[in-house]
Amino acid sequence: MPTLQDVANLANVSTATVSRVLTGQTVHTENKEKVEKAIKELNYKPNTVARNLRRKKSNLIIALMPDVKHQFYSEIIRGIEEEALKAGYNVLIGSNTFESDQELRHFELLEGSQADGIIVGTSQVKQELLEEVSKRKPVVLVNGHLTGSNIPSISIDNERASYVMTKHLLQLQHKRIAHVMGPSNTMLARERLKGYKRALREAGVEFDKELVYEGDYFFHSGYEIGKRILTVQETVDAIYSTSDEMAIGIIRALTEKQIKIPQEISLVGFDDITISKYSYPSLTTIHHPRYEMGKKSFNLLLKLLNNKKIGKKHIFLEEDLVVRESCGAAQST
Amino acid sequence: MPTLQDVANLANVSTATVSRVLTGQTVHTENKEKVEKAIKELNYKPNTVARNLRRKKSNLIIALMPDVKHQFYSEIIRGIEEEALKAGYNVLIGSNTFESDQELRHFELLEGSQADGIIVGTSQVKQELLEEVSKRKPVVLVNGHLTGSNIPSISIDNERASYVMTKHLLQLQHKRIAHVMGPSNTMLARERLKGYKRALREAGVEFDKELVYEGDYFFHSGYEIGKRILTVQETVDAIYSTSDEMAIGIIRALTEKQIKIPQEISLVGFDDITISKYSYPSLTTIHHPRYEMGKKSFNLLLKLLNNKKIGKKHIFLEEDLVVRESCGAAQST
DNA sequence: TTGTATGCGTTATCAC
DNA sequence: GTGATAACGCATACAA
Repeated sequence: MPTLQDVANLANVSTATVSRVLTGQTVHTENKEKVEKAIKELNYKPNTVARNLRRKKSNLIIALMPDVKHQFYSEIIRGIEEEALKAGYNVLIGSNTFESDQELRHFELLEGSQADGIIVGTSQVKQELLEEVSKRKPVVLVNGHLTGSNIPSISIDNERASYVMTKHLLQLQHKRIAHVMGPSNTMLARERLKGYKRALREAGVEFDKELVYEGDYFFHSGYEIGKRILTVQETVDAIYSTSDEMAIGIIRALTEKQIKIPQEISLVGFDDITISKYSYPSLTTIHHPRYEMGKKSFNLLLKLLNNKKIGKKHIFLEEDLVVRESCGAAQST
Repeated sequence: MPTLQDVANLANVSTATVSRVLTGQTVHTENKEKVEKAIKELNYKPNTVARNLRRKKSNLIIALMPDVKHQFYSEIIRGIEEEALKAGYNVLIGSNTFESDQELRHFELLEGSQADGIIVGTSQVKQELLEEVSKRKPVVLVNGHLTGSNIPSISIDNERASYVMTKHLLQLQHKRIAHVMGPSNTMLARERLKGYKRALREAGVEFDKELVYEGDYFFHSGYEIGKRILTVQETVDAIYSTSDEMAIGIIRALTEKQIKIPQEISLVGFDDITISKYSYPSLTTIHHPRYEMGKKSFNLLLKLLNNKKIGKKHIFLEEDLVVRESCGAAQST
C-alpha cells in the first residue's frame, strides 16, 4: 500500500502539501495537479486509521440494538444510517442478542476511540454502565428512557399511544379487551399496560387482570396466547396486542379455529410493520415512527458530538392510529 | 483519556512493559500487579486506533448487504456476526439501498485499512470493482457468484432448489404453474427460472411464458401479481413464488377474493422466513440456510484473512423443501 | 503557499 | 525480563 510519503516523493513535494491537497486546503494549482497525478498513478488511498489517530476522531458511531432481525429495529437503524451518511459518519451496528459480553465489546470500541459515540436501543444494558460511559463519550438512548438520568433519549409516549389504542376499542363499544403485553420486567411493556388501564378507568370499565397476557413480541408467543384466549373466547370482545408480530400469531391461532376477525372478535396491534398491511385481515395498529426515531436519535447524537447543548433531555415523538380491517364495532349482545 | 504512558509512569515501569501486560506476554508477577493496579486506578482503556495503526489490523470486517430490513439478509448477518465474535472480529454492516456512493464509502473503509475484509451480499456492486479490490483485500461473496471470477463465494444452488420446488408441484399433478420471479436482470432470478423450466421439460410440460410474472421479492409486488393472476385464474393450477414475502402478498390478494388456498389453487414460496409458518395457510417453501450461509461466509473470509488456501472457489449449501399447508394435490378436472 | 519537524498512542526491535 | 527507541501513516504548528 502506497503512503502519503510515496505520493510526496513521486510528486516532488512535501508530505504536508499532499496532506493539504487531500484535505482541500489551498495549494498552488500546479502542485495540486502534480499531487493528484501521483495519487492516481500509485492508486493511493489514505489510511484512515492513521488519520483517525491523528485527528482523534473516527467518524464512526455504534448503534447497539437488541435484535437486528426484528423489523422494528432495522427501521430505526435505517433512519440512523441515512442521517449518519449525510453527516459523514459510518454506523457500526451491534446486536446484543447473544452472550452479554458481546455488548461490552462494543463499549470497548467506544472507549478505545474506535467509535465516536453510541446510540443504544436496548433496555438490556445496565444503567450504571450507560451513565459511566456517558461521562466520557456521547450516548443517546432510543426507544426508551431512563428515569432520573441525564442521558438524552427519544421515544414515543408509550403510555399515551396505548391509551389512544385502548380508547379506540372502547369507543367501538368493546368492554372485555384482552391486553397482550411484552415482558413485564421492561418499562416499555409496563407503560403500555398503564395506558390501557387509564383508558379503561376513564371509560368506567373495570380492569380485569385475567385479561392480561404476557408475551415476548414475537410471532410464536402471539400464536400461543391466541390459543389460550380461544379457551375463554366468549368472555373477550377484543384483543389488543402490543406488537404486530404477536397480533399476526393471534390471527393464525384464531383463523385455525375458524374464528372470524373482526366479526367475532376484534384485534389490534402495535408497531405497524410492513406485513400488517398484507395480513388477512389487515391490522389496525399504532404506527410507530421508528424510521423518524432513528433519524432523530442520530441528530441528537450529532449535537453531542459537536458539543452543542441539547434542550430537552427526552424527546417524545407522535404516534399514529392506523385503522384497517382487523377491528370493528362490538356486536350488540 | 489516560494513555499507556500514564500507566507506565504510575506503575514505574516502561511503556513496553505495560504493553506486554496488555498483550499477555511474560512479565514478572510483581510488575504485572503494579501495572494492573495502575490501569484500574486510571481507568485506562487501550486506544485501539493507535493499536490498529501499529498492528496494521483492525479486527473489523464489513458485511455489505442490499437491505438490512429484509429478514433474509438479517439472518445472514446474524450468522456472520456470531462467527466473527468467536474469532474476535467486529462487523460493520453496510446497506447499499440508498445512493450508490454509500457503497463506495464502505470500500473506502476497507482500502483505508479501517477494515480487514469484506463480505458482499449484493449483486448491485460492479464486478470490476470487486475484482479490483479483491487483489488487495480479502473479499467473499455471499448468496451469489460471479462467473469467471476468482472471488470465493457461497450460495445455495438456486437452479437446483427451483427445480426441486417445481418438481414437487408437478408430482402433485399441477400442470399450469405460474412462476413469480425476481428482477429478471439478476442472475439469481434467472437461475430460479432455469430450474423451473428444467423441471417442466423433464415432466413433459410445455413452458408458457404467459405464466411468468416479474416481481421484486417484496410483499407489495406479490399482492399486485396475485391480483393479476386472479384475472386468469382458471388457467392456473398453482403459483410458485420465488420469495415468501411475495407469496404472502399473493395470499392476501387471493383471500380478498375468497379464493381458497390450496383447495382452489396451490401456492409455494421460497426462503422460509419466520412468518411463513404463521401465515394462513402456512407456506410450503424452500428453506434457505441463510444463517448457515452467513456463518460459512465468515469462515471463508477468515481463511483469507489468515492467508490460508481455499479449496473450492464456490461453495454450494443444501436447501430443504418444507411442506406446509399452502400446497396440495391438483384437483382432478 | 510551502516544507520541516513533531506527535497522535501503541507495538516491535533492539540491546542489556 | 526489561527499557529505550523507532516506527505505523497522517495532520498540523511553526518557520520560512
